[in-house]
Amino acid sequence: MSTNTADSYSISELAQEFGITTRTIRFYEDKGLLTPQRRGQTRVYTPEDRVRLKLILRGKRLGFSLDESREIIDMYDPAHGNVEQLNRLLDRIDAKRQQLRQQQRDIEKMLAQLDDATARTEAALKEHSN
Amino acid sequence: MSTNTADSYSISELAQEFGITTRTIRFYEDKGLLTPQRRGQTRVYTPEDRVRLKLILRGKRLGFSLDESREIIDMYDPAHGNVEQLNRLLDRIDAKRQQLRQQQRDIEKMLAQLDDATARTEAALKEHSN
DNA sequence: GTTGACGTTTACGTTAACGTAAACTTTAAT
DNA sequence: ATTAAAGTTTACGTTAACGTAAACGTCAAC
Repeated sequence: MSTNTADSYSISELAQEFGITTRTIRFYEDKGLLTPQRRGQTRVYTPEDRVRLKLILRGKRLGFSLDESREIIDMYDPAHGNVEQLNRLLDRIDAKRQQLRQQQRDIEKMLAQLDDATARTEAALKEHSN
Repeated sequence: MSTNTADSYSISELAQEFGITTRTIRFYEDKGLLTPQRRGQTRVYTPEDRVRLKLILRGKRLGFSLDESREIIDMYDPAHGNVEQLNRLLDRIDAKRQQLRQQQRDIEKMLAQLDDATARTEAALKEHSN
């Protein structure tokens, strides 16, 4: 467990903090989403690893696949060389933006729908008090 | 195909309109999300069926499972009898609202991240013009 | 020195959401 | 009549994202 110096985490610390299993974290590593260091055989996670994990889980809440989350995370680091690649990156970023905007609209509509459902249900409840 | 009187649709009409396969539509029926009528052996979809399909796909874009989408769709119809059930329904509706609000926050953060990514990428591009 | 908590690898199992294909029927058009 | 297009059922296949279990190592504590 080691004293949490706040610049390294064990796998179970992260698992507990985010409410997931260690299996899940190792799975993400298998898929290349995390690449922790090793102290001997044991995985050691940096704050950057933790941030990546956070981003993965955020993507998950939005219904993204691990591949999509990986793509988004990689977008933040334009270490990709030539001009053409950078332009394609800009396009992919824009595409994701469009997708998120669509999701925003979908959420708005669904929230309105829920308001409607609440109203109807409360109406049904008032019926019962008669 | 039949003349589209706008009050009934064939399975392939719906498939084409929403960019999915007929297999998918039949699968949703298998899962109890759609219950079209039959003209002989052939499925005939009403505008209400079409709306349900639309809601399913909206849920899908938000990362919902079919079970979740079914739940949300069913929320709109409080045909459920007693007071206790109605109160539980109100709770479930509220829970969904919370979830959608969380998604809104996630989207905001991710959009900010994308803006950041765009800025960085454009900066990297300007580097190339030197 | 053994127990228990935590870590590791390897591997098979499971569920959701369809894809794909076969084998057949019905309807529309040539 | 014979295609061609669209429909049907049945059933096996596939992928993603883990769950579950076995079998083992390590190390601090009693």
